[in-house]
Amino acid sequence: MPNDIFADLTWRGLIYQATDEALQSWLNSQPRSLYIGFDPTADSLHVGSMLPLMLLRRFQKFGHRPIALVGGATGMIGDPSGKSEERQLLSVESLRHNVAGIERQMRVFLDFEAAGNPATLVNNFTWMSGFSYLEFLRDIGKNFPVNVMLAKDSVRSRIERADSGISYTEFSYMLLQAYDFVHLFDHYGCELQLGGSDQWGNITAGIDLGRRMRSAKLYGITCPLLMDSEGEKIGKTAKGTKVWLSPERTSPYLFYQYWYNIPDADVGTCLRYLTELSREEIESLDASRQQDAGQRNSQRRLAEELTQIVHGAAGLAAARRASEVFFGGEISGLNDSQLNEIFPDVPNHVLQAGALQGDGLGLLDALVMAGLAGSRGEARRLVQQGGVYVNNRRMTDPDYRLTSADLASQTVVVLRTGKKKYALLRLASE
RNA sequence: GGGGGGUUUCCCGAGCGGUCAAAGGGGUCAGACUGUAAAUCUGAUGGCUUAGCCUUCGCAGGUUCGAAUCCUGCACCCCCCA
Repeated sequence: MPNDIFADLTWRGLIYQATDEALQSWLNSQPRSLYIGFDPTADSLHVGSMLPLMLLRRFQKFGHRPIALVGGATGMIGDPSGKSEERQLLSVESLRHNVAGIERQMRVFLDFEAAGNPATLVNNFTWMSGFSYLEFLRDIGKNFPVNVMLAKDSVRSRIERADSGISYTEFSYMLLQAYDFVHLFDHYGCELQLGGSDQWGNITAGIDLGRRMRSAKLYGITCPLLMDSEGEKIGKTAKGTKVWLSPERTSPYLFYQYWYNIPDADVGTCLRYLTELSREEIESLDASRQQDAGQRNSQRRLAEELTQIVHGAAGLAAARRASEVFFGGEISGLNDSQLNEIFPDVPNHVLQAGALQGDGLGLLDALVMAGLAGSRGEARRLVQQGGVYVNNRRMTDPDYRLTSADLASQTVVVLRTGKKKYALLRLASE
């Protein structure tokens, strides 16, 4: 039923540059194979990779054949695009580890069993590693005029700067990526490459190479980079840590919260770029946001959609339950297993079995043990300033002693400082 | 090689021999407001058994009743002249 992928991408604002006027009709005339490359710089993808992943997913839903290329070979070299400095090379071993982790996550976004147009996953190490240096120079390098290479933004910006420069290795990067495209054309009939706007130079290099070596007509599209209204890349928390797709690195709760807290100015872009919501729904969210931004329907919808895709229904449910408790009232009437599920990634400290008996445990000491305060003095200040909560109930007495009456469940006391910094005290069983 | 300046609590930076745990700014933390926002405002920001005590001002000594402030030596940094 859906057929015009190009029109869909256009209204979402996902077309930044395209190599050919006729791309729209070319795409609509029959299913095509297309690819996007991913850098294996870590063993998990992060939020920054969601945009290209969703692009592949969109193409697949519109009946095309997506190919996800993991750069096991190119990752060894380092793409100079968008980088101001020479990159640190990754070891072969860590690359292999990273590629494996990334492959696993791709399966969440793409359907590799789809009848007719299954997604394909390739690793350019499988064909690149076989090349000899001489072969590569004769067959591939011969087709690259250095003056053209020097004119590419990614290279020029590095050469023109007196303080950076570029190594021969990184300079050669575009040859590898260009050859990937030709290889995929040969083996998978792939005629279209997509990428972020910083990939334009690499994509056109591949198109040129395809023409020279195979007389093929190849296509390229770039999409905008996912930036916030301040011009910063989206996908980092206030603390500057990346938001990852793997639940081990970023829990579903934190992932959900990240999107829930996207500023009004950016949420519309995120909905268009990252979700599969229909145009009607997104525009009605725009309207509701204009009317009453405080409702945050857009943010909620965004967080739900993305958490659902990345962490599944169970992950979304857990994130929502946790959010309700974290930002709700007093915590009571829960049992241990419920609390464990709600606070999976909250640090916890185990108390000795009898710690809450008799006189109990001083609140200040408890805060220090739990890691919520660096010293008793700091803990005291927090309490005096009204920033300490036990089971979400504010405590104002620095001399308060926790006893078994303060347990939120069988064995757990929930401590909190500030708005949302939690820690658990867990009573050891005998 | 010669001359001069510097090293302060997370960062920058002020600091008369006593009244300096050390101005001010930034950052951070907490509170109020709010939409789990932005902006704004308020408070806190070495440790402790917290109206008191203890340990900090490059390092090691010394002078003094008393030193971040004076003297000596050491380490590192910067500038000027060769």
